[in-house]
Formats: sequence, structure tokens, C-alpha cells
Amino acid sequence: MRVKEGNKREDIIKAAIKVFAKNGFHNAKISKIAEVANVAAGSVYLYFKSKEDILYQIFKEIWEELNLKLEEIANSSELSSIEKVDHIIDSTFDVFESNPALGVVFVNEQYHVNDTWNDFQKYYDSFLDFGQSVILEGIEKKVFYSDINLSVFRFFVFGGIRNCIQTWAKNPKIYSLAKFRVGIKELINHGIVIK
Amino acid sequence: MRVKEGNKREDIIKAAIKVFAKNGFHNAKISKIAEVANVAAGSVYLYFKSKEDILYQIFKEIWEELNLKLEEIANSSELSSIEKVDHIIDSTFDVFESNPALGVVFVNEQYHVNDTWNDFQKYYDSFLDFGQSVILEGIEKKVFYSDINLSVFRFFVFGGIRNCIQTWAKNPKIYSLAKFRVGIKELINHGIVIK
DNA sequence: TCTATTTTTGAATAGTGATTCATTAATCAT
DNA sequence: ATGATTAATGAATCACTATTCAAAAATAGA
Repeated sequence: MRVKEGNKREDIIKAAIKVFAKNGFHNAKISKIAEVANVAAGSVYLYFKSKEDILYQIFKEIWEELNLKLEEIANSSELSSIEKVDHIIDSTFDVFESNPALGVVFVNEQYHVNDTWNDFQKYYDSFLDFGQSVILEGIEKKVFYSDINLSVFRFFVFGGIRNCIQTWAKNPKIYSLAKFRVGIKELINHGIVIK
Repeated sequence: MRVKEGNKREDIIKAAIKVFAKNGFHNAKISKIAEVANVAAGSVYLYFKSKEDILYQIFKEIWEELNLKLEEIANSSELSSIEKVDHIIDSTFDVFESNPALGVVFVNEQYHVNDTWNDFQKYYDSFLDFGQSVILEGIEKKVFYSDINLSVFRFFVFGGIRNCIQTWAKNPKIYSLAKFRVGIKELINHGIVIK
């Protein structure tokens, strides 16, 4: 009996992340992914149902990690509300810190992914819900303004973070992720206007 | 000599915005755009070089309008720094207010557009530069915090606005654009933490 | 070494849809 | 009305690439 050598599934995922990041999902060729992964084009179909399935698996991993982390933060009883917000931002960046290409894919293909499978809309909503619960807690504790529009907050902050991830991920050598982390926290906490 | 009837170019642009918004650029068929525009598939090629060219023209219009408005605001001597920030947000929303589908296309296809033609990277940069100049002015006038990280501000705020546009544009009946306008301004100006 | 079993290959297939272009239709000038 | 000119059509073409599958290769056990 022949035994599988190496971890081709993982090789293909890694290759796909690179190729998707560089060319975008629709212009990424299976033949190119196979080439980068060092396997034959046909082999891709031993591990994945289709090209879309590769994208699905990539997003599934990201979202599972993100939601796990956020749930932990949101439910923590040791962190202050302000710390929770900080940690949420850090955790999100952490997912991509060591893999900018993954960040590019995450940001650029989310739209496509979201209206191909509703799994991801659910992950997305639950992610935002965790964030929102942290804000609500802060309002109850009189740490945050009580008139924050939660729905605006969800989308604005998440969008801001996404765009920063993308900007950094496209040029990790030029932009410093650390500066984005600090700058975003400042902005969210105090805005721009001097009191 | 035969004369052109109606404005087919405009019909096609309008149809393309709808179809791109619904299916995304890559899954949008020329045949469908033609159908919606009430012209034959071949006619599309009398007005546009290619499918990509349609997208190019759509983005060109948006960015020209946006940059014109921003330049005016940034250079105005009658507006305070805070007002300028407010106006920038309003102007951006104004472009899409009457046409949510255009907002969807703008947000979802920007990535594709940005690395297909560098025209749009320029528009984007110059848009952000105008915004940044407003912040700088506010810092000089001691209205804004002097330690705002400009590079973070640019990308975070623009990303936040984009995401709000998208959220609203996908569901204009559920979300109120007016609330996004107000909420974003509040958030940018004062953040969330009570002083 | 030989056979059975499983993995891998990559050339061939097959579906898709952008683009072309020969043809038809409409309008104008005379 | 007729011919000249331009607009519009849509079926046919053509390129592209995801996916399939028959054949080959690798491994394990006997």
C-alpha cells in the first residue's frame, strides 16, 4: 500500500493563499497553485472539491480562530472594558501578523465569500456581536459614552481595521503593524478633537 | 446617415452598475448587462473597449467627483477643521446616497481596479492626501490632538467609511445612511472613552 | 521479487462567456 | 425614392482554464 508523503493539503493551502493574494481569486489558476505547491494540477482535486472549496477552507480557518479568540476576550472577567477593546484589535492583527498574504486574501475575498456561503455571514455577525457586547458592558460601567451608536461602531471599526490590515499586508515592509495597533486604539478611545 | 437614438452608453453604464453590484465583476455577464440595458450584446462593444473598460469608466466618474469635492473642502477658508472633516464624510456618502448599487461596486471592486490600473491608486492617494491636510490644519490650530498618527488615520477612517457604505448599500432599506453619517462623525471626533 | 493497493500525474475534455464581424436596420441627403 | 452612411444586431468564434480520468508510479506486505 502506498502512503501519502508530506502534507500536500497544507502545501496547497499555503500556495493558494499566495496565489490568491497576488492575483485575486478569479485570476488565480489552479495550474499556478499546483505549481507553487509542487504538485500536479490534478492532485489539487484529491484534497479539495473545487477551487472555491480551497477558498472556503482558508476562510473557515481564519474565522474559527477569530471567533474563538473574541469569545474568550468578551467573556473574560479579568479585563477592563478598555482592555477588552485593545485585545480585540490585537487578536485580529495577530491572525495575520505572520502571514500578510493571508491578510490580503481575507480582506479582498470577503465579499465573494460572504455571498457564496452563508456560513461566513454568521461568523462575521457573531464576531461583531462579541465586539458589541464589550462596548455595551463598557457603557453599563460608565466607561464609554452611552450614546455610541452600536450599529455604526460595529461596521466602522471593523472596516477600519480591515483596511489597515490590507494596507499593511500589501506592503508589510513599508508599514508597521505595531503603529497601526497603537494608532487605532488611540483613535477609537479618544477620537481626534481636543476636549 | 443614421443617428444614435437615446443614450446607449449611459444605459449600459447604469445596467453594468446594477449587474456588477448583484453578481460581482467576474460573475457579471456581458449578455446580462446588455439585456438589462436593452441593447444587443455586440452593441456594448460600440461604446466600450471591453468588460473591464466599463468598470474603468464607472470608477473614473466616481473618483473624479470625489476628488473635486474634497479639493474644494480642503481648500475652503470658511470652514473650521471640524466642519471640514464633517463635510468630507458627507460628501463621500452623497456620491452614493441616490445609488446604493454604485456604492456596492465602489467598495467591492476597488481592489481589482486598483491593481489593474494605477490611475486609481493615484486618485485614492490624492483623496487621502486631502483628508490628511485637513487633519494637519486642525493640529496646527490646536483643535485636534497633535499625536494623531496620520497614516493610521487615513486608512482607518477611509476603511471605516467604506465598510459603512457597503453595509448600508447592500441593505438601504434596513440601515439608515443618516445614522451612519452622524455616528461616524461622533466616533471620529470623540472616540468612545469618557474623559 | 511480485502483487495489490493507493497516490499522483498531466494530457484531454468540456463548459463558459467575452469578443468579433457579416448582416440587417435605420436615418439622412439629394 | 434611392443610395450612402452609420448604428445595431446576435450568431459564430475563440480563448481560456477548471475539472476529469486513464495511465503511471510509489509503497507495503507476502
